[in-house]
Amino acid sequence: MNNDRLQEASIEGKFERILNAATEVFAESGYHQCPVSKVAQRAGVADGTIYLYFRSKEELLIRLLQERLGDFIRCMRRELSHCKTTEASLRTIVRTHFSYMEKNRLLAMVTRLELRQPNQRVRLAINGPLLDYFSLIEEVVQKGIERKEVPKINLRAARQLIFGALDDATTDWVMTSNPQTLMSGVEPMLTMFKGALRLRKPRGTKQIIALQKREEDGNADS
Amino acid sequence: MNNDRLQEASIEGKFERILNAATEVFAESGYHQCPVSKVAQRAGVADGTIYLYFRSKEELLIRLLQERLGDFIRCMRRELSHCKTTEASLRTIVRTHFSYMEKNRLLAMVTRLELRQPNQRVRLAINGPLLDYFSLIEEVVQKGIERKEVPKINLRAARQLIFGALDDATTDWVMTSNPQTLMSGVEPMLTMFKGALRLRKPRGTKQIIALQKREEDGNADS
Amino acid sequence: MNNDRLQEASIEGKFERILNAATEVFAESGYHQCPVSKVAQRAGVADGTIYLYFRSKEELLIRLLQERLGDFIRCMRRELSHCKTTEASLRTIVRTHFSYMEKNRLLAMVTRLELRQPNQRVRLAINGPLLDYFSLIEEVVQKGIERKEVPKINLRAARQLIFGALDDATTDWVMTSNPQTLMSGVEPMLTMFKGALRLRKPRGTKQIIALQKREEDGNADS
Amino acid sequence: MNNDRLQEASIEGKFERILNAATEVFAESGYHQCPVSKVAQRAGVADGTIYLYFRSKEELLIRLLQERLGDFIRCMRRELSHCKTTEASLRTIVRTHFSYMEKNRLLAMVTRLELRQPNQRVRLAINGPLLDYFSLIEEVVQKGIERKEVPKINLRAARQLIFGALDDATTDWVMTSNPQTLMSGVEPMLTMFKGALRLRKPRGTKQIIALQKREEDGNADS
DNA sequence: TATGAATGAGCTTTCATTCAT
DNA sequence: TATGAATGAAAGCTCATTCAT
Repeated sequence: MNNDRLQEASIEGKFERILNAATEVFAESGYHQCPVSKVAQRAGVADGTIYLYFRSKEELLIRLLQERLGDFIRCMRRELSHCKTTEASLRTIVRTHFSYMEKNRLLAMVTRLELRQPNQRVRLAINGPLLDYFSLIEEVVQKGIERKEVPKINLRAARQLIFGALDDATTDWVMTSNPQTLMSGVEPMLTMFKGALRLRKPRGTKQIIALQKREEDGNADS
Repeated sequence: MNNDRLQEASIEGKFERILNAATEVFAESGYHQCPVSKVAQRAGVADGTIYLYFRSKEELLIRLLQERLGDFIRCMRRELSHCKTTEASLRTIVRTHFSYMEKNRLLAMVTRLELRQPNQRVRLAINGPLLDYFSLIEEVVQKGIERKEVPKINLRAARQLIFGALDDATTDWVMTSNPQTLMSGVEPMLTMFKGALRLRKPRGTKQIIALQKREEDGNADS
Repeated sequence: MNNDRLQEASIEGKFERILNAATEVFAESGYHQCPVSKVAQRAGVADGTIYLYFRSKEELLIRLLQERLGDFIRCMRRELSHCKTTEASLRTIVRTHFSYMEKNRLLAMVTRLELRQPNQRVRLAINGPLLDYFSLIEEVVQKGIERKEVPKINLRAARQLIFGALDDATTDWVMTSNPQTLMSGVEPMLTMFKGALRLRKPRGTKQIIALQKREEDGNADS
Repeated sequence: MNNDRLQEASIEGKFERILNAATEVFAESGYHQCPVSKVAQRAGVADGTIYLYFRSKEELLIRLLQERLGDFIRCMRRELSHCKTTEASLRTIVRTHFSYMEKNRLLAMVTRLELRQPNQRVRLAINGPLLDYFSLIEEVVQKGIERKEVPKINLRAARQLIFGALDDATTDWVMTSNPQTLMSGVEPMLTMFKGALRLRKPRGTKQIIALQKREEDGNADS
């Protein structure tokens, strides 16, 4: 009867409470090391209660990842919808990825661990949101190619580079418990992405060429 | 009682045999899903025998990762020692990473899963080889900067980009069971790396052009 | 929330509804395999409601058996009260046993399973009706002996034979899901019972022959 | 560590020890009421050891019934093979059934409880031995008919009568904890069986014809 | 009365590890 | 060294029962 926690958390529904508790304890010690009873304790509910909301421990993990990743992808898509240029889109991807993970450190930890689940069912269940994210990235590159801002390149390789880099940067940040500096990596990462994609400014006026020049100068030494 | 395996494998020491068996079965279903008895069976030894060579299941995982990653890093270092230019080094990193993983698909699968171990002890133990690899990458970039082939950029971000991209490409390849095409991704990836690092040819015109040419020939069939 | 069932059944009291539901689900999968919640669902009531009518799951089983067996024995006693001769009584026992079980297949299934409860309390509780039935059978035999229709034999053994045979025939019928043929076994069984008891016609010639004829007519369509 | 029991029992193999322990505790409180740990304790082994010999608790029950019933049926068949007449066969059935159950009171208790398992898998698994027993009984009756010792009667009904009566007598004996008197019921039961089957002596001497005549008079008008 | 979410004791089963041989 | 039967702690999960509404 953890009364403190009961009090503090009972405004949320049990479902959310269990999901949050699971995020915490899975982040701490990993899905496999963590008995259901620990999740229950953290959530301030009885062991059996978890099974009123989730069919099994595995389903708890799946729902956790689906809910959280789904939210992340929705957020990412919303932000991207405002972007007019490929550069803006890339910046949004990097910025949103980093800021979201920074705000949801526990989620970052869980995904880092559990996205690589060997378990078939878990992997299939996460594939949806993950492939959505991959599509989002590839679309940005594809549009860049259509707009002639980016030369024709291998979409999949580009996506691997972008996602891999963001993921590894997040992993680094999570592991080194460097608790405020993910966002500071936005510009360096963005600059490298632009270089990797050989991004050029969309055709148009001289203005833009000038602007482009300035930008390159500005980024060159960051 | 697997006599075939016993015969076929008994030239190697028990130690190696167990390590190989563990690589196989951990790759198939993951460290946690895999009972020690399955490793023993695959290795053609008794369950108890494993504990003559490894203190615990965890130590088996640690040694496995240390040995295999160590070998990989040694191999990478050896290859890199021949490279004169940053481009050659980058090409060597991509090519060696991909070819090594392609030749050691099981290792690729195990690392993919277990490099993200939440377990403190395991993580500490594999940090060594992993940081070695990171250093190797960062050195290449650092030298590029010193040689003015690469503008001054954030070393850590560059390393995250390179390692993250290679790792994610490998993950993709492992997951999609696309069994022969990792190496085909070398050039697209390399091109993007060069763009990301804004790699420019080393100063000195003819000499260097000649040198560069030679290197490219040398790497083409390695 | 099974509205159909709620409507259809709400004329009966909750008590009867729960008892009927329990008969159904216990018959399907047995008392132990069957959670209380399944009874509740079938009865169209909440889990908790069951505990307003029955102290425990065990008491539910006890009451179920007591009520149903009680009704069966009352029915049997009523039918027997009309019988003048031992043969008529035996025929009534076989016919009533089979026809009652045929009409209450679910009850037959439950008793088949749960009459053998190892649980002390349950057994004591159902002993009442069961012993009543045994007495009924033994009385018929005893009267036969008194009337000289039956030689002096061991009452208990006779009862075991009669009850055991009827019970096993019913079990057979229940198990083989042969849904209409229990009644067809009346005459063969009766013939054997008469042989086993060495039943002979009561003394008194004409009178009795007439009486006997009437009885047979009376039973023929019952 | 129950050393007494360990000592006393360790001559037998673990398999037999577990089977015996299971027979005891299942007899006491029934399969469902009885945790595996109780079987283990009684057998003087660890809980986990049971799973080295049996895949599951259910398989333990199945094997138990199969082994024990199988032995009983083999014993019955052996005894029957010496019988020349139907009467001898019937007497052997009754005597063997009673004496075997009397010597294996625990088995009698377990079968009484668990032969009526609602569980599909268990039932299917027991069906083999049980149907064997039924066949044995029906064969005896069939041969009696062929030898003209028994009039043409319904085989199945005869078998239900014989098995049902023996089973119920055994149940009675088990329940009333009347620990020495099962065998005393052999003759009364046999007499009834002979009557039920209208058994007549095999053709032969006058004596027998006379005897047979008397018997027929008794039964003739039933 | 009636509800059904919540409880938590208790179950079956797994498996890393030990140790007598 | 090598074995593998035995261990027993610990896990996931079920479900009879309670109680605030």
